[in-house]
Formats: sequence, C-alpha cells, structure tokens
Amino acid sequence: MKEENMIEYIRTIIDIALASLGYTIKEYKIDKPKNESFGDFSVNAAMSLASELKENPRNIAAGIIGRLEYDNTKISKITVAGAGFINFFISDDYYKSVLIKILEEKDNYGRSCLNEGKTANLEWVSANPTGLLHAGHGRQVCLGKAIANLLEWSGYEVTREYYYNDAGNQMNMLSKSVYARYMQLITPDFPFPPDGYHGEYIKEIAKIIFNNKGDALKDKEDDILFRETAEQYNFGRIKETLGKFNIKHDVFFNETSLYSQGDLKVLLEKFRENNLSYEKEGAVWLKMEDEGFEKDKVIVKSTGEPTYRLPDIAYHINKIKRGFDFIVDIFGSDHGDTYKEVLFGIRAAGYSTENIKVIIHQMVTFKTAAESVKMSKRSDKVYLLDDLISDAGIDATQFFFVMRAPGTQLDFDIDLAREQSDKNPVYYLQYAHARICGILRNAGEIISPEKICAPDFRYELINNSDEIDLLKILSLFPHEISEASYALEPHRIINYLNRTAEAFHKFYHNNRVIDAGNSELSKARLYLCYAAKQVLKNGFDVIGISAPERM
RNA sequence: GCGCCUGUAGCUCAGUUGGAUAGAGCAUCAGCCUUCUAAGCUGAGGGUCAAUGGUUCGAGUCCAUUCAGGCGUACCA
Repeated sequence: MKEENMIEYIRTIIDIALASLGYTIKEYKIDKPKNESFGDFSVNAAMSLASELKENPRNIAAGIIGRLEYDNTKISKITVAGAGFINFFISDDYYKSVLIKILEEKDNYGRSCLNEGKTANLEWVSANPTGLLHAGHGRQVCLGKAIANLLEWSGYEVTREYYYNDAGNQMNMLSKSVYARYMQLITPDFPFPPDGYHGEYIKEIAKIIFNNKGDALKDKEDDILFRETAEQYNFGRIKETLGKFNIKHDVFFNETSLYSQGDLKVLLEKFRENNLSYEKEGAVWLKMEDEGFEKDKVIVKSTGEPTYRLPDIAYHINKIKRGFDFIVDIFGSDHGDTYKEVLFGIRAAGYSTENIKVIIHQMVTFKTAAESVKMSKRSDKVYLLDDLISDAGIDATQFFFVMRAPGTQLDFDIDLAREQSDKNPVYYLQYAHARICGILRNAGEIISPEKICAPDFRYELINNSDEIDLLKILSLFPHEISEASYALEPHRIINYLNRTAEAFHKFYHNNRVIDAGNSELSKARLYLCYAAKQVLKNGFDVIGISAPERM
C-alpha cells in the first residue's frame, strides 16, 4: 500500500524550497503543535538555520515560505508564527480523502511498508521451566506481545522466540523438590530441601508421578523422571498461560543446543585466541575491567561449567548468524547489568551489536485496596499470572501492563483493573468501539453494514468541527504506529487511542448519526463512524486487546 | 561504594526525541439522559516539572552536582 503521508509531503516541499535557497540544514522537525491555533503541523527549520546564518528566524521563515510550491487542495494556509515556526494548515478536503483511504484499507490501515522485506527477532518471556509464570512476568509477556505486533505493523517479518535452559543447578533443585513432595505422599514427614522450590505446582507434579508410578521411585532420588515430568508440566502450564494472551512463540531455543552444536567451544576459542580471556583459580575469566566494567567476569567455572554469560553471548551470536535485520530482547530490570556484559561479549567476539536493541522494563507492584500483593518465589503464596488474569480479565491485564512506559516502576491496581465501570481506562476505549457497533447495528434502514466499504457518500456533508477533529485524529494513526514502532513503545498507541475515543465520544454527543429525515447526512456520518471503528479496532489489535461489539 | 532506571497536580501516569500558554485519567466540586449504549459529554479548582548550577534563540526534555526511591553489583540465571 502506498503511503500518502502528509508529514512526508511537507518534508518534501520544504526540502525543495531549502535547496532552491541554497540552505543546507542538518535536521529539522515537523511537529504537531499542542495548540490548534498554530495549525496542523509546524516546522522549525528556520530556527535551526538562524544561529548559522546569523539572521532573524522569522525572516528566514518568510523566505522559505516564499519559495514553497505546494498543492493547495491539501494545504490551505501557511504562516510564520512565534520565534519563527512555519505553520501548515491542512485543508478539510485532505482529511476527507483520509476517510476514503481508511474505508479502503480497512484492517491494514496504519500498516507501513517501512521495513518491508526485513526480518526481526523478538525474544521475550524466556522463563526457565523451574516454575510457573508469576504476575510480575505479566509485564514482559504483554509488552512483548504488543511490541511484536508493532514490529509487524511497521513491515517486519517477526520471529517470536523463547530462550530457556533445562539443565544446571536450578533444574536439579527442581528435581529434588519434586522428589521431596513425592516422598511426602509416602512418608509425610520427609524433609524438604532448604533451598527447594515451594509452590503448589510442585505438589501437583509429585502427585502425577505418584499416580503413575506409585511408590516405585521412593529410593530413586536421581531418577530422571522427576526432572522430566516437572519440565513438561511447567512448560505446559507456561504455554497455557501464554495461550490465554494468544501468544505463540515460533522458536523455543534450548540453551543446551549451544553445547551440542559446538557454539560455546568456538566462542571460547575465539576469546582465547584474541587474548580476551585468561585462566585463574581454575576458572576462565573474560577481560572486562579495562572496558569500563567493574571487574573481569567468570565465563567458565572451576567445575568446567560455563556461567550464564557465555551461552548468552553465544546465543546472540547465533541469532546474528541467522541473519535477522533487527534483534530485540526484552528483560526485566534485574537483568539491567548483565545485558551490557553480553553485548560487550558479542563485540569482543567480533560481531556488531548495532542491530540489537534491548528493552529493560522496571518491576511491578500489585495493589488491592486491602493489601500490597507480595511475590516471592520462596513463598507458598505466589501470585501467579493466571491468578491475575482471572482477577482482572485478559484485556485489562494486557492493557494495564502496556499502558505505561517500560521505564516506569509500574503500580498495578488490581481493584481498578477488575472494576467494570467508568473508572477503568480500558473500558473507555472499548466502550467507544461498542457504541459505534451499536450505531451500525441500527443503521440497517439507511445503509447495510456490508455495503459500507464502497465510498459513495457525499463527503461535503461532513463539515462541522467535531467531524473534522475526529477525522484529523484518524488521519494520524499511521504516523503514530510508525513512531511507536520506531521507539518500540506501545503505550503511545494507548495514548493515541484515548484521544481517538475522546474525539468520537464528543462527536457522538453533539451529533445525531442516524436521522430518518436526512438519509444523506446519516450515510456520511455512518461512514465516519465506520472509519473510527476501524481505527480503534486496528489500534486494539496492535496493543493486543479485543474489540467488543457490545458492552 | 559503584552501575542502570525513576522523581511532573491529592493518587496513577503522559509529555511526539530541545519548541509556542504544562497534559490526561482517577479523586473533589458544579451542570447534561422521554432522542443512535450516561461505561458518555461540558465546566471548575488543583503545579517552584525533587533541588541547585550550566549549555542556547528556547530546557520538564541535554550536561554536572546533590537529595529520595527501585533494581543490580555471584565461579545463581
């Protein structure tokens, strides 16, 4: 689909005018002014040039405007204002053409071909199968879902990936914990390992084994069945939880394949050859202290096992070798330091990290009116993501986790998310969609909903400020998508949808859509409603919530 | 101690990559339903953008220092 973007159009005509005046300019911005009286878009090029040219920016702006050649069916007015802004006023006719565009592109309105033909890899969740997803994981789960969508909407072909480790100490402890619970089914006072995994799920796993095998494994603590059953059970439950969000990872990447395929050996050898590692006290260390890190870090323990850093580095190199154009990782802030070590390791091994972007999100606290919900892995009372979903509902959970910028420490108000009222921000958006659906249901006598794709209405009837304001906002959707996608910040879409819903509600409040006495006006407004519904729905798709027909 | 993140209205948070008069929701107060969904709309009050200094035409945004909170700072992952 062709992107007929007003911002790009303005940039093009400005560039031509600048060139004809002989100005060279590194960068200038095309913004949407906060105040409507300053027009629809403003350009700061004249101010950027002012210090260099040592001339009044308003004069420079006037000079640029004098050279501008533009289509006056699109732009109705251009003015100089303030310190030297060039303000563009877009014609109503242009916005009406956007309405037709929305009706034509439908579910694809807002998608861009900016990254067409490129591939992206998004890795997130990546919880090891030692336990279930707790509520805190939810932020990453939901954020990743929305970011994967954003990447797709900007044209990338996205591989959704999950990295896990089913070997090592943690899995041994899991196995021992299950064994202990299993033994407690036979002799109730069997001791539980002090560092063991608590939580009801361990007992569930033990029961499954006991039901299948009886007490046949009572002296076989090391039987592989304990570990395998636990892993299978945990992964099953994790995938089930992800399934509730409709998340399906394309690749589950097992860390052990890096051992069997020899990636780790090759990497270790490379570090050694390039004199980036050394042996001390039986362990292998990576030289990092001279590179701005606090100290050198162990990459192979004295036991011969690698620490997490080495396979993490090898894993990322593996991703680079698979040829992705863009690699995105999402980690919690508890990994805030380690990713830098990993990126350093990748560079030390001779690979570029410029196409790797790491998103670090801060932690979440859950609150109800009664208490602040604690989430300790050591505690029996873990607040699981499944619990949160059944408390708050799937849409509210997705919405609340995506609502805020990743860098903020999120307060998740469970009571608010659960509340089915006007206090709950997710309903404000969904209600706008449901309202439109209600209108369209009632529109049968004017125009049947199936016919709405054909733009045969009299668009000159759309002319009041509520209608035009709504159209203006609808026209910005593709731009918002590409901005949010570039920044990998889905919360921007929520902010945008809020403005969209607000504009619709205002339009609805002041304007009767279905008017039996004026079918032509009704028809035109129905098309506008349909376009608003389409934009809301597309936005909901991106952030990952449903678009209810009724509420 | 050191590193990263955060500090904006009573509360939860936006702030379009340095732009024009500081924004929303909730909460508080005052209005609007015999008419397509009132889960809505309209209005009011509420701010030393943590503090100080700096950079420039211009700073909530960038830099430095200080204060406060979160997360790290393992031969755990």
